[in-house]
Amino acid sequence: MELFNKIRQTIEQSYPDLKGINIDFQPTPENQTGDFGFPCFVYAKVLKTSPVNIASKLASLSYPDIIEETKTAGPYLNFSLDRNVFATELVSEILSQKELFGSGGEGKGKRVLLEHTSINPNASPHIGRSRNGLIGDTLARLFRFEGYDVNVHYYVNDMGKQIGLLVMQAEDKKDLRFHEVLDLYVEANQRAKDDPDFEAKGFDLLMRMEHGDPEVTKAFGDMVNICLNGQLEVLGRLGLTYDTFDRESTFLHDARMDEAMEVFNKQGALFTDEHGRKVLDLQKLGYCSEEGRYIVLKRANGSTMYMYRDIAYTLEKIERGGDMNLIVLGEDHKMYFEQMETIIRSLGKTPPVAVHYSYILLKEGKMSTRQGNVVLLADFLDEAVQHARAKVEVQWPDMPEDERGEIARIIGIGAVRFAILSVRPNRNVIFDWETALSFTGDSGPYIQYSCTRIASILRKHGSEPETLKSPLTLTHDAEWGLVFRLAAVPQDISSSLKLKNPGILATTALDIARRFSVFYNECPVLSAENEKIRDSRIAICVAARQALMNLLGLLGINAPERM
RNA sequence: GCGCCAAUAGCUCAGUUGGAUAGAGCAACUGCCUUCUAAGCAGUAGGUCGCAGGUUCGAGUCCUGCUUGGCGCGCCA
Repeated sequence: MELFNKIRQTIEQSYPDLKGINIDFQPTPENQTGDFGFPCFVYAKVLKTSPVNIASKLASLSYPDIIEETKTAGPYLNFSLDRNVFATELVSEILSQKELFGSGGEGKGKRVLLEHTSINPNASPHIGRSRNGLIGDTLARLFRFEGYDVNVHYYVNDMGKQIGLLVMQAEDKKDLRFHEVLDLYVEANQRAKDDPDFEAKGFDLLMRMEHGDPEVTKAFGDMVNICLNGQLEVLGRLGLTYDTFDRESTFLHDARMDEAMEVFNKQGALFTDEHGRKVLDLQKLGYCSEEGRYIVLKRANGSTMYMYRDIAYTLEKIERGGDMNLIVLGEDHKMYFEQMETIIRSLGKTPPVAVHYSYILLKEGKMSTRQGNVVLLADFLDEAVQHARAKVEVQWPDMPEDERGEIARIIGIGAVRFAILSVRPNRNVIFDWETALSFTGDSGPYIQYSCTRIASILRKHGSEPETLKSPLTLTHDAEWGLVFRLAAVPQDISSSLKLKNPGILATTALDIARRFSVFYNECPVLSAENEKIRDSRIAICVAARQALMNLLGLLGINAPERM
């Protein structure tokens, strides 16, 4: 904030020794006077005097006009703002910046390549798989919001053992449908476990695919298309979109890998083991840990392992260039990615930056496809939308069916996205139906509801201001509580991007929605005591809605006009 | 066994570089709809921030050890 910089300048002019020391501005607690302040402990260290002494000295400096009063509370220095001036400046800023409010524009002219989701084409995705896509999608929205040119990549694992097994299991099926694949997948895995011949046949199929057998290639391709299209449809319902699809099979025979294998060889890192496999000793490439030291790149039959193709793909992504190369991966891929980093560095390149996230767990324990205790994303979405529909029907009995359906869809999707995104990526999400389908309290619908209430006020008012015609007049703490919170939004968005934590957006949006609710209950807008106060409140409503819409947009959540 | 991540109210989670009395929601209890949508608001109750040490003027936040949970550890992807 400009204001904070001005305060810093004022202090540094009188005390040059304090230059470059970061001040921790924070809102003052309820029992103290003032709007915000900071502790003087760090200054005390530099100036070698007590923080209480410094606070009182700094209090007597002359600050910008917008600061009405300074007051010390022991080692803390607090500032009181001219609330009307502050609110007028902030709200008019929001009204003019509109959908860009909150953006620092730091990414202008920069390119980002972001890979996310990239699930195996097999069955309908369960909710655990969606966390990758949701985090990735939100990061993509964040980067775009900050001005970056973002290209979202999806790596289609269109080959590998699991496709081979699926192809065999589906051999005598005609017109296979996507929803049937889950059962086939479970069956195929069970059969491979029980019958080594079946599994061996799978690897054989894989090898023929690698050697370009047209029949096998077609069978793989057909199966992958059924799965991929089915998965993308479900992911699309959640609002996930991709710019570029890269197919693993196109990295089978890659000139870059011939070069890479030569580099590994020269560094003495590549050897053939007693089974005839091509193995990479990562320790020779600078990998420190003993676990994960060896990695098989090629099977004895000459077919390649996943890592082999992924190295080629990663090199491809690096060659495409950009100022940032990101990938969202589950915590199960942490070691794998460390290995990848070592390999890419040994080839003289900079590896992508990985964003890891933890698993979604069920209250009863882990999800397991085999044991059948999975929550499919499609089911979760159906359930959430259904739940929302029931509420909309009660609320709007006379509304046309398709409009109600659309509102229910927006609310259901919003609830799902919010529930998963609001948890810090490095923590497990504990999923239970009751909490996930709760549309009260800390939830997506609660935020949407605030937007709806604002929309309703503005609808009844008949118009909404494009710009401020006159300065705001605040008469109530609830107005100020809301307005002052809006001022921190740009900082919150920037933190969310820097820490690659979408949860900060969720917390910010909730906080604003809560403050709006307080304001809504305590400050009548349309029936305010006079026109001046009414216009101020209208402006605050417009600004609050803008901030909420921008935050929801980053979270990939829409807000209906009514709900 | 080894490595990485986590542990905050009965439950689900915030707590962004260490700072003022640790915050929400759900569940429980009490109020508030002839007044802009009650998917809401106000209030009560609920905490040795896993345990034990340490660093610091100050620790939920940093360090060490332990406990519990998640994830991983060579022909799966």
